[in-house]
Amino acid sequence: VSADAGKNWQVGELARATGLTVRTLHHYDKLGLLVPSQRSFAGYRLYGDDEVRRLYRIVALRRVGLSLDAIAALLNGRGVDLADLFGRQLDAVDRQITEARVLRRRLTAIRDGIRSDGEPSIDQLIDTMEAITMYERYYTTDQLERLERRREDVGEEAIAAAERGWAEIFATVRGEMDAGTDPRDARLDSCRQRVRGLLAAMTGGEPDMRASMNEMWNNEDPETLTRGMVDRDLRDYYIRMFRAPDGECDG
Amino acid sequence: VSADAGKNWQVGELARATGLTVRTLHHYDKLGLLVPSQRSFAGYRLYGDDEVRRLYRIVALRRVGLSLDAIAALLNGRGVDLADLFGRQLDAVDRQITEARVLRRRLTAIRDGIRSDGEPSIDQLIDTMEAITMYERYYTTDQLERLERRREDVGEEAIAAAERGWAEIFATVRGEMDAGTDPRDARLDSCRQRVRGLLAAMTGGEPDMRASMNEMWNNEDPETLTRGMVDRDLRDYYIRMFRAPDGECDG
DNA sequence: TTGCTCCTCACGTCACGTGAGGTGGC
DNA sequence: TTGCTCCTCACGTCACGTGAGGTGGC
Repeated sequence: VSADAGKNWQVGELARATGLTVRTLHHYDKLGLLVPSQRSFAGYRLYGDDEVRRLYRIVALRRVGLSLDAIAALLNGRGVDLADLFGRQLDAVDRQITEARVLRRRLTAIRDGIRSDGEPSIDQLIDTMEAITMYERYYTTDQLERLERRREDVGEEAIAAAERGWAEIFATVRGEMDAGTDPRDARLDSCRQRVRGLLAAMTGGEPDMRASMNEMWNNEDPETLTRGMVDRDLRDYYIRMFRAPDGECDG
Repeated sequence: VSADAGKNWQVGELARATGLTVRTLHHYDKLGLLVPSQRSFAGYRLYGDDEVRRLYRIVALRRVGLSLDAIAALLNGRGVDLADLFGRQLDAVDRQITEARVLRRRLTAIRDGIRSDGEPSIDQLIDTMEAITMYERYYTTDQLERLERRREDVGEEAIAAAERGWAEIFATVRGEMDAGTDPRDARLDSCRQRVRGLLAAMTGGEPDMRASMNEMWNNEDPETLTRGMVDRDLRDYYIRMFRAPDGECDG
């Protein structure tokens, strides 16, 4: 480039040299962002060294996501506060990342939902999305990401095994409930043990996760939560299984 | 909502109920995505229960970033492969996140550059951006993120101290070079020690980082790298400081 | 008659991509 | 004359926002 000092560049040459398209250079010309200093007799754009340098700056500034407007303001020397400009740009990118991560989490949840259904349908998809919305009411974004990571670490097998575990537990509990067993009866001790184990595996023993999960479990319709496996009677019985005689709850 | 079964909704009502704008509903109507089943005598759009349900689905699917086109294809029951659709959507979001993180890293580097300059100017900004481009040639994205995190953990003070450290070292080395000292001389042992300490602090002792740094140091113009502090003579002398007599280099 | 809700255009956004139709030789 | 480079419109993108100007009573 410096060897060609003094040369005039045609659009095509300049486009090839910078990896831009001719159309892009036309666009910058029309915007007034990069106007060639000369035209040939036939009207061809001729760019001088100054414009080439300016173009390299434009390209550099584009690489941090600045708008052409902002770039023009910077290069035209209007008093732009650099710290302020880049600070706001950084904030904007941070917001983008946050938003994209929310989308990503929802999408992985859907993917997992599609996988676990035999024949995925739109109705099931909508159910999954409603479940996602519900989870987002009780868990923070951070907690949801931790849940997702845990699912990935644990693997599909273990998740399926855990679901079978819950099914077994609720079947047993329902049997005892129907038989009229007192929910605090020692016969349910082994169930309580298994529940504690599964919960620990799901929440990683983190108390804030436990709290969010309990909130959801207490407020939402259990049939929705468990795909019909647990009704309100069973849910209430289950809660009493973990309630100490003084009314405390440690489930 | 279910209490209002059978009701016809005007756009305004529906907009308020869903948090959308009237314009959005007009837009969906024009696209054919959500067409009200009736019009009043005066031409008012009247939405029935089916359309309301459809709208809730549209809103749900929008929440994972699907285009209105994709949503229409899904809801109109054209045979869309759900796993494929959401797989591609996930890939797209992943690419977005990756790209945004690259931008973010560049922006933090610029922010740090602006902070360390007394009066930031556009020229200094462009210098910083060129430095960023140079680093991106030698380090992987992952390495650059690790460098950035290290900078954050270490703090501005320590970075400034490290820079002063390098300045002192190079001043000393230049003195010995000018005095004709052999680069392997034991007088330079304390310098070598300090260099090893600073390098360990910068790279965290990770060998891949060391390799990338050496590549850059060996190939790029040292004056650019050190803002004029080190010229080629001094760089070569410095390299010989760490080269064993058999030609190996452990710097 | 006055509000209020609704209606249909239609331009603008952001940074170009993609032709169409034509001239001229940096 | 044939290519090749260049030129100037001008529409399209994506999901609406924002008026303008007007009618009608879900």
